Amino acid sequence: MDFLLLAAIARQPLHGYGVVEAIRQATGNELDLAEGTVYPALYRLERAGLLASSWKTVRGRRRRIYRLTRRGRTRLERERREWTAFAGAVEAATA
Amino acid sequence: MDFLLLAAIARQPLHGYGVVEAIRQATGNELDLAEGTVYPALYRLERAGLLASSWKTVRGRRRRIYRLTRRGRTRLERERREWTAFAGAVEAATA
DNA sequence: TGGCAATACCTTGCGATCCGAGGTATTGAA
DNA sequence: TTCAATACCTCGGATCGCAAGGTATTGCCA
Repeated sequence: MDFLLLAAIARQPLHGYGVVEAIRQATGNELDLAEGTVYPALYRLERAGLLASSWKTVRGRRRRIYRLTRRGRTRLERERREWTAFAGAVEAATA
Repeated sequence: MDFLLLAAIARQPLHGYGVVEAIRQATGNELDLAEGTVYPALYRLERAGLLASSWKTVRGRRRRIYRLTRRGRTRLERERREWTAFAGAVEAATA
């Protein structure tokens, strides 16, 4: 989950709702995260210093835009390595 | 998790402790499941009709040997499809 | 022979987490 | 004017993986 959120925001700064849409589109509806999942996860990542946020108003709607911090970028690389290792292990164990 | 357990037991009937070892070996220590994870999961899968078990004593130690039921085999195929779709989606969303 | 590692089973409780369901507010189209 | 879409948020339930604890046996080694 953290991996997905960090990766989406790494491409470009995004707000919560935008993250949900970006991931849904990138995966052709395969991954459709609930808002009740994403918002708390974003707070968690910000509290952990991996994301930073700022408010912005676009067409009368307020958005909280998230961007990666330096630590967030480092963590993203780690998440990617861990995902690769994990996915490889699952393949090996289930082949 | 279910996917890993079903896949391990599909290769050959196994007991709980053996499942832990099989997966650890297959993944070069990458996946090292806790017993507190595996045993309850096996009960769950048996209760769901995906596994069947029988007792056996080997060198003075009793083992509960699990094997896949027909439904378990069907479920395994489904789990494999779902894993493939999921892994592909993660790749797409994080590339 | 005494003790410890390995084998093998099991249960309990904590923490994390994902989601569904509900709530608020705005814009824009039908 | 009403409804879908956009956009935020919170709460509670259910699940789940694990650490930690427990029991019992075998077999090795000091």
